[in-house]
Amino acid sequence: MLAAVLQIRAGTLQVLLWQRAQEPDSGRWALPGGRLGDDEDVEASVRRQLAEKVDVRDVTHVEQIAVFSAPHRVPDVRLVATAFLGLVPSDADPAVPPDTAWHPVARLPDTAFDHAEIIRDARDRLRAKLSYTNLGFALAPRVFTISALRELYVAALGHGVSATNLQRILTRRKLLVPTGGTALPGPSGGRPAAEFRFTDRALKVTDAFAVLRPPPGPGAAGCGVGDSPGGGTPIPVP
Amino acid sequence: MLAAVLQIRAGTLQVLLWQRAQEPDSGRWALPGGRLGDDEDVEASVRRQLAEKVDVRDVTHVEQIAVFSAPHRVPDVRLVATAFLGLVPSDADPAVPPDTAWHPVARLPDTAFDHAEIIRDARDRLRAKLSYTNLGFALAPRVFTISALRELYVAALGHGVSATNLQRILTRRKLLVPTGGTALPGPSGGRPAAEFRFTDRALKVTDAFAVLRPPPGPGAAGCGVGDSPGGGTPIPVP
DNA sequence: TCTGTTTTCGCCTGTTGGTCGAAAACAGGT
DNA sequence: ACCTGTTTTCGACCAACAGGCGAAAACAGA
Repeated sequence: MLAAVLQIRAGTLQVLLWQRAQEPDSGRWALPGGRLGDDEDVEASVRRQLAEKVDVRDVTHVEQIAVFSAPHRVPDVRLVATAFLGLVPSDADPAVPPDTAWHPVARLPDTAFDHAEIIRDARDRLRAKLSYTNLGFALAPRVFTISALRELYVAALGHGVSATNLQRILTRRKLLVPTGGTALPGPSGGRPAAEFRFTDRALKVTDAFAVLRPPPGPGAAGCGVGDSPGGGTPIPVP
Repeated sequence: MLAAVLQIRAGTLQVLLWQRAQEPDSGRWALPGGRLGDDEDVEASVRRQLAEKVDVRDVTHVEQIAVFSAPHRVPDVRLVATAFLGLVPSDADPAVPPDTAWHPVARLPDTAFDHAEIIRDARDRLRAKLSYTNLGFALAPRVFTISALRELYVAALGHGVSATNLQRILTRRKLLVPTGGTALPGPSGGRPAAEFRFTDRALKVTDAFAVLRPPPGPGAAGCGVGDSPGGGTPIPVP
């Protein structure tokens, strides 16, 4: 059970790490985690482990990344880890224990074991899902301006993003709605920005990202194991 | 370690199941699997387990689905399973042990434990990845006609697919190339179909499925942890 | 009132997915 | 040989969407 908790801090994608005090890999930075309890599943376990490091209420999204199980990924003992991605919105600043700190994903310190690889996978998962889900909600405050959201996307994706395009895509997908309010202009003036929020604060996959989709049938979909998800012709009868 | 091995058989998506002879859940059908060995990672372990059920050379793709860890998913013992998706091309017909058989995913028999849920997740993963990867290569024979490939997609996706559209999408993405040869016409005549094959027989994600993609910079990409994957402006300097 | 700044909106463009129908290429029967 | 039925292939058309650009809107400060 390991968690790569990511947050945009100071315009940079950062990960919460913990400095080991004991061998092996003493002094190196590791992901927070722990062992699976008897009466919990892996996700509950991760949330419990994280509660010791950060305020759980700040963690807006948790999802499995993969199992890491190379025979000697940790010296001396056989340890299989289920890795998770956790996200914290940019306006939260949870108190962390003295041995833990945030580090930019782009410039990691000496990391323990295979944790650098796990962090890379978590970052890649985040980047991919920003494209075809509403996962931005987990990085952003409840309400925000398009410029602020754009900076979050830039930090997470690692490349420039057009504010115009970002707004259009998210609103066309009905993921974004204006609150009606406006933010105060900056110290150098400028038109006050409109405030927005995400419509849902739970993961939702954009339906139209799938290619070869079924024709848009007029609703009426059962939900058995073999059914097609989005209506459409169940199968052309021969 | 559990594997949902899927194959299109007789125009239907089927899964390889194994009938339990012992309690618990005796008589019910279960996914093949086993325990992780000391000198292998989970993927190697799954391939080893599968070797007892089917010829490994027939398995064209294996990938992790998720960890299933509900406390009492298996009665009496605490068992955490890493679930896998395995794919077998439609032209293979591996010999299977007497207690195992293929079953249509749409009409499962009585399944053991939480295996029905795992099969559903595996099926959904396959369906999703058919959209934005070349994963079709794992379901299809080495060479095939568009009509044959269309039938595979129909069976896997559970809804109709246009042959024209399928061909255009796959060729535009450079996933499909004509072999030059043609197949024999059917008994009722008809124009002989051109034969095709997949360019790669390893998983490749379509690069352009990502939205908010970076501007197409003229190549030159480093590969550090913080780098952007596809070239493009690393970040607009403030 | 004028200038500089930031946001917002509309317009244009190229690409892609989806559909349809005509043309091509075969087998079999007359 | 010719016609019919069948299957495949290809081109044309349409709609939706991502991406980019510049003008207009709305503010602060001089």
